[in-house]
Amino acid sequence: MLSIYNTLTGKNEPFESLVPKIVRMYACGVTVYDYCHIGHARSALVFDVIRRYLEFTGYQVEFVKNFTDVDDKIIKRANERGVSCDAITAEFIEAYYQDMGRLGIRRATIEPKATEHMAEIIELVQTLIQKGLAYEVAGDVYFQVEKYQPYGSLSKRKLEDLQAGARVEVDERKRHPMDFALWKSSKQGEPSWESPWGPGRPGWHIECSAMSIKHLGETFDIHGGGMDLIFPHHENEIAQSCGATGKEFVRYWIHNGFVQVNQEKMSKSLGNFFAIREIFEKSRWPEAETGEMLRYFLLGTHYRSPLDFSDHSLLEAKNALNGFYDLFTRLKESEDRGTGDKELMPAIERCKVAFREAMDDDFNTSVAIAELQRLKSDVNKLLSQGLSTEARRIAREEFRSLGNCLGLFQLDKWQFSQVPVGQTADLSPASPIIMRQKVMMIDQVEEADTPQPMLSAAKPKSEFSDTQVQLKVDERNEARKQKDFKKADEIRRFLSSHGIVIEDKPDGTSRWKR
RNA sequence: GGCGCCGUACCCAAGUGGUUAAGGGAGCAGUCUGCAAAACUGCGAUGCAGCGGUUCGACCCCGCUCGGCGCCUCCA
Repeated sequence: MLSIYNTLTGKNEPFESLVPKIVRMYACGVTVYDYCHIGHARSALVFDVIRRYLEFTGYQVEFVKNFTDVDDKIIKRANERGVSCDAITAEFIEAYYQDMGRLGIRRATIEPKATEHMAEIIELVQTLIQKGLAYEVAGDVYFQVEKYQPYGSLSKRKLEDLQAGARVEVDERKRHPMDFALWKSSKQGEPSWESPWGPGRPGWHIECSAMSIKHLGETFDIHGGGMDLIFPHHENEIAQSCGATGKEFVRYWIHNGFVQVNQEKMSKSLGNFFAIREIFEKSRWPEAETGEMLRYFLLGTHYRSPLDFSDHSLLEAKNALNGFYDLFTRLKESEDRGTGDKELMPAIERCKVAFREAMDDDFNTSVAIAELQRLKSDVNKLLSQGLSTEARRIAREEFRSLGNCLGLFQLDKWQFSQVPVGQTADLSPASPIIMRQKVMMIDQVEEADTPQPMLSAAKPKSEFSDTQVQLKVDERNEARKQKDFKKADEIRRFLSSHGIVIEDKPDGTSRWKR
């Protein structure tokens, strides 16, 4: 039985969907005005995994993830560049798909945009005004927090406490300092839509209420996002939605922890973030492998805990994955004793049960991965006893199937280097995966940071083609056959210096990897 | 000022009021190997920031202290 930690109640609760066999979930997406960083990746990944696991356990999942495509930051960016807001949002939605695609994050069932839901938004605002929960001031509409009694229940805050800590100057036109905008009248040159209050655009929070209600209904199962959205975003969503419908809005609120750098939250304002694309571009490994390394790293920690991003953690993820893919490689090789066969299924069963138990416990991916490690170890032992072709196929399939919940183990071949065909090898120095401590987004001014190579321990990238390597390997095995071990070792050393590792098999042939 | 989180071995990281405190990475030793690599085996916290308290018993509950962080403003 799946249980989920609910931010609203602060407790683990058994999960029961509103409609049997169907889960309706909504995740707050991104404001599309810049490239995504790993923090965005974590959030997207957490909900991707939740969705995958729910499907794995037999639910049909209706998953909505929005794009915020009308916003101050978008307008600002468009003005800076002298282009339309549409051009900005189109560019960064495209970039979003590219970045998230490289991480193996599946698209949601529905990915609505705020600009395409103006009618629903306006209608919702009207309802709130009619119900006396919102008021208009000169073309702006505000939600009146004092009129919504449970306000603060998600973030566990009292209105008085919020006021006391308010760091922002108060708009005198508001009836209460914490009242927030549902509709903003537009200034010159800003995108605007006709409304009963004149031309304007929606406030940030209202779009999610409008879109989630439209696509998932007035009450749905799961809603989530990063922890920083708890207040004010989700608090306000609850006020708007429950205020308008009079019904329960969301049954389980899920919030993921932050990605940090050097123990600090990674954020735009601190300038200490890593853009997803920069990591891919600077990675010495191929895209698919890099994506899997990132996933493994991000899922190695429970989703509600903070986790520190560094080259070192990425390298650890890679080393851990090596173990799995080394096994998968051996599972593909022929060798047909079936001595260990009868013990395989019990081992797999044990793993399946433990894996589900872990995931059922508030999506404990960390433990789930540990269980896969245990199975890896079990299968390794059985393999040395001998597994039949069929048994090896079953074992590989099991890793693929359980791994699919986490988006891991789907690659056929795990390799560490791209192979530019026809290039000659030279001993170019290792290029670090991440060149700079800080990655500048396009709106950041370059700072004179000392470049800090972060992956110095990695091996140099190989520049041989597969065929070139195979020729060398064949040559070495010929030498071994002749007992010319001096030559054989020379070849091994040569390839090793180019990041290629040879593993001799008992039958006199060798496998190699980069 | 208000609300809240975290501190587990060299590193990452689970976890439970009471069997030997998961798992991974790195390291060391051994088996295997022509040599390696991989795999396998063994080694590694008598202790879970510190100090008190509750309890028959706490790393897990409570309090205090130290250290780190987050939200209260756009933020995944």
